[in-house]
Amino acid sequence: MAIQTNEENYLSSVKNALRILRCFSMDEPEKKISDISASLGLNKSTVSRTMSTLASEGFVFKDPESKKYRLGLSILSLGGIVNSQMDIYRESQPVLNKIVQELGETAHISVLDNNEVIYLQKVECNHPVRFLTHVGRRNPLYCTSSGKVLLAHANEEVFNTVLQKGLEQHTKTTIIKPEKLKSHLRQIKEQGYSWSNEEYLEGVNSIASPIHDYKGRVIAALAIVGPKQRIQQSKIKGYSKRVISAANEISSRMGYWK
Amino acid sequence: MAIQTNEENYLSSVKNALRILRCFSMDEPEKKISDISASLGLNKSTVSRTMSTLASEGFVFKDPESKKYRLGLSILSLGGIVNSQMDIYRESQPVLNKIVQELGETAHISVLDNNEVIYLQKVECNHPVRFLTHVGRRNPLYCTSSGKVLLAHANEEVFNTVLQKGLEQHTKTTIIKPEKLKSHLRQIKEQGYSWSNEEYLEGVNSIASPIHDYKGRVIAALAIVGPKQRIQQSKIKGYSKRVISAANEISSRMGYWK
DNA sequence: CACAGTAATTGCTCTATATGCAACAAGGTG
DNA sequence: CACCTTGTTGCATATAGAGCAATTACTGTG
Repeated sequence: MAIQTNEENYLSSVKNALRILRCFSMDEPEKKISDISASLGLNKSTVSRTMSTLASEGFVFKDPESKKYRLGLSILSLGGIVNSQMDIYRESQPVLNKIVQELGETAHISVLDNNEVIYLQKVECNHPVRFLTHVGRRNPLYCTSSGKVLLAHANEEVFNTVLQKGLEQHTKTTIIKPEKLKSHLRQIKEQGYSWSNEEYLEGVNSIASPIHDYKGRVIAALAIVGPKQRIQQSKIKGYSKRVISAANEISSRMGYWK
Repeated sequence: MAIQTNEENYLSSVKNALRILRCFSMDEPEKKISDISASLGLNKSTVSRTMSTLASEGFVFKDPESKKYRLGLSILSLGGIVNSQMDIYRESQPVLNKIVQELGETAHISVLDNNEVIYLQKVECNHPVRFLTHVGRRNPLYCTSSGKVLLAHANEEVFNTVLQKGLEQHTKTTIIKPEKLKSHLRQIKEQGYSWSNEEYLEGVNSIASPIHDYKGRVIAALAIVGPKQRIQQSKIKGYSKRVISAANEISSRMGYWK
């Protein structure tokens, strides 16, 4: 039984379980039964029973210290499968390693999913400033370098959806005028790379370039991220060349003939 | 209703969903409804409806090409959260990068879970021979270098469980005699590293060393893996020193004072 | 181009089962 | 030691999930 019933013909208890899993986040990685119950509007006992089922399959576990639940290692296992299934993943690792070594900045690969960028893979540099992104993280399309590259090459529909959801002014430099964004994207498409000038997070710059598959479609983006002190305006030109060539290398490994 | 009913008071439809997710593997990353139905002994319609629920939350998706289901990006997102929650993950990345660069071999971090080794993190080398392990993969404890290190430092109970489940002869060199394994583990504990001499996979050698937390407990292992041609007996000594020092570095980052 | 043949989806029925409530147990805290 | 918060469990009920079978959607082949 349920009050939050059939929006579709989905299995409600399964849907509950999945919503429970998804309510864990980077900011709230551990939760109590009652937290979840409150935040999802589910009965405590429902959550309790769902959690024990999830725990029985290793999808969550109770941290013995904090006595709260955390996501379990079964998810990690599945995540590994997801990754290894993506061709880009396989092909990009050595290229990422190389560029990180050369430029000394963190690099990652991302794709477009559900009108957001999602980071598939990341190779960190050894600098202390890190952890701005993580594998699986989702960011907006219109104010990150990866996002803008992907958006620039996506179809009109995606662009419209993004506008519809609204452009939020994350920082002073975030582009929130649709016309301006449109022409900016056109430029990105022409020049073959994009850079984010603290458009999403203060003090964080990034440069991205598209990765093509064998059919020439843009399927992913390679980006480097770092503090604005290191990725300065004056260095954009040089860095972008390197980012483009790395992205091209992956593209050609993916069977793309320019 | 269900024939595969209440072994406990778990939610059966949720359990089904999780079993469905877990039936995807590295070897079988995409599946049809009927495959799953057959392999799990669930009714086709049950699987169908469960799958659409899973799809609605992004846990699976239908590959437009093959028309089969694959694990979805929601799982990747959750996987990222799992990782970032583990202190080891954070601390080990730069150390792994360094050792991979130096030795030119793939390195990874693993922990003990449910009487198996599970690989948390991996930095690949640029050699063509790769993909023997992947993040989230589970391997036996008694015949991998990481596994043996973890087993050597685990409590008696784990050891007994492993024996109970049986030691399988994966290769010619797999140690399957309990007494021999026991003394071998004791030696590993003394010398501070272990090496697997093709004990799990033909042609694959590895060297591992334990990582300690701030309380001195062994919580993980660092290992390098590679083909036997490169990780030869004669090099074990030198390599193991490097593996030990890298593992120690992570340990000290974790707050361990030797 | 139609016709097997396989696979997935959906309507329907019925009973098992997931849910909410409330009582209970288990810690934690003042 | 009593009080509060939090998680688990028994129970009754309504409901949602399972199975079956028919339908629809695809694939490939003669």
